[in-house]
Amino acid sequence: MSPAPTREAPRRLGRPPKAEARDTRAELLEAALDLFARHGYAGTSVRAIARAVGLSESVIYKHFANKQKIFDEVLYQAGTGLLIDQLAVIDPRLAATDPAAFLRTMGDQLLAAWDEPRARRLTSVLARAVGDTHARAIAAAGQVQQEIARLFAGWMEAGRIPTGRATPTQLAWELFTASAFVRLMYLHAEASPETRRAGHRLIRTHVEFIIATAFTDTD
Amino acid sequence: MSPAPTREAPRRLGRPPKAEARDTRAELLEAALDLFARHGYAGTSVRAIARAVGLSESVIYKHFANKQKIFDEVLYQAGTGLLIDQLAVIDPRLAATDPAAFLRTMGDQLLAAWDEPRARRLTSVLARAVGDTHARAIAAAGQVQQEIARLFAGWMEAGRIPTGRATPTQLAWELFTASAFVRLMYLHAEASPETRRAGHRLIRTHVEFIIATAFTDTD
DNA sequence: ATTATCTATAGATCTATAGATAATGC
DNA sequence: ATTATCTATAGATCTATAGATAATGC
Repeated sequence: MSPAPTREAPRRLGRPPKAEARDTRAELLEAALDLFARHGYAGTSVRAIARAVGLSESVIYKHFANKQKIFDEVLYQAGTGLLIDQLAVIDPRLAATDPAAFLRTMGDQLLAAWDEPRARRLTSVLARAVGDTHARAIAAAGQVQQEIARLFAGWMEAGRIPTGRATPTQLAWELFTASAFVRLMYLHAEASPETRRAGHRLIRTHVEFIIATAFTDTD
Repeated sequence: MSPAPTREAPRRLGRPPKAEARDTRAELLEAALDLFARHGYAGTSVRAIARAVGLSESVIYKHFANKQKIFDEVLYQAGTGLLIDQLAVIDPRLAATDPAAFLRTMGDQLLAAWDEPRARRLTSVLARAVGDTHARAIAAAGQVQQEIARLFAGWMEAGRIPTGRATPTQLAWELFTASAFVRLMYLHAEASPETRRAGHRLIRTHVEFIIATAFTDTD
């Protein structure tokens, strides 16, 4: 439940002995992620972050130049990676033998990844930062869509999908965009279990819709 | 550009004469909308709102019980209305005679409404409030989708759309969700003209995709 | 008398720094 | 000597209230 293992409150003076050493920097970042997700940048004080890991405020400035630098690092984690890796994990042979199954698996993998508590906190941070960050978020999304578009293009070349219906780019965009919206609205840090279940249902149904749309005339 | 007609800075003591009277409450709300959109709730101070309309801070508390009440009112404006009204404006005869044209017109109307500077500020406020507000936003979206689903259902009954492809509910969801995502990412308060143009293009293409998907086998 | 503004201010909180303290690693 | 923590504090800023001032509307 708690973002970082909350330490005991006041500690004695001086550098702590080795036996008590922890990765303070990482703990601060985890606590910051949790608080930024819940209260946004301005709503999270340096004080609150320090308190969450049971340290005094001043220690923050040993690890980060200032508050903004903490946020930058949290946001960096939220903005990139995560998704492309997810694509690489799925058995590529499936893409050749059974495109529909591949898409379903991809949807399930995304759901699983996005539904992790940590991923949901990142989602909240991203959502709150829309505006400041849209450029970065859109760029990251574009990469993912290109990957998916390549898949559709491959299936079209192999004659597994009719070419007339929609371009590979369009299909990839349709698949991705609705999923991303569900992520923002249903899979954020504070989403209730029912909300999250609703999100899962929506993404699964959406993937089926795209499959039906793209593959009609073929199967 | 400026959210409210910025008044001259320090004014003389006492109640202003009638000739100088303005709708201070409304001006405060407009300034608050602008600032909340750009900096979020915690990032916007009562002081900043008052300064934006050229009044002293204490006057705020004559018009609102506290800061939260200002935000509540701004959010209330952002959360409801706007969309359903938009649907009612389009010539209903078009829905019967030319469903595809109706959908295109609806898309254009939404774009026009969402692209207004004030609507874009509301979008930013909504986006930042995701989490706090998702329940309200999702409920409002559900209403709109029901309206659209009714349209698709009508067209199916009239034999203008094949029934096998997707349920009216699903089609409405697909049409709406991707549009809403574009709104959040491309049509917010700080979006550049190029970003907004990209958003327009995406929504138009998306509407065509839905039309092609839903109407295939008919035309 | 009521209303809409102002000035002044209390009290809380926030970011960041200075300087002390004690363990580590050379 | 360096590192990781602490206490104490400066200075800014924030929300909200108290009380003065002057116009309005009865």
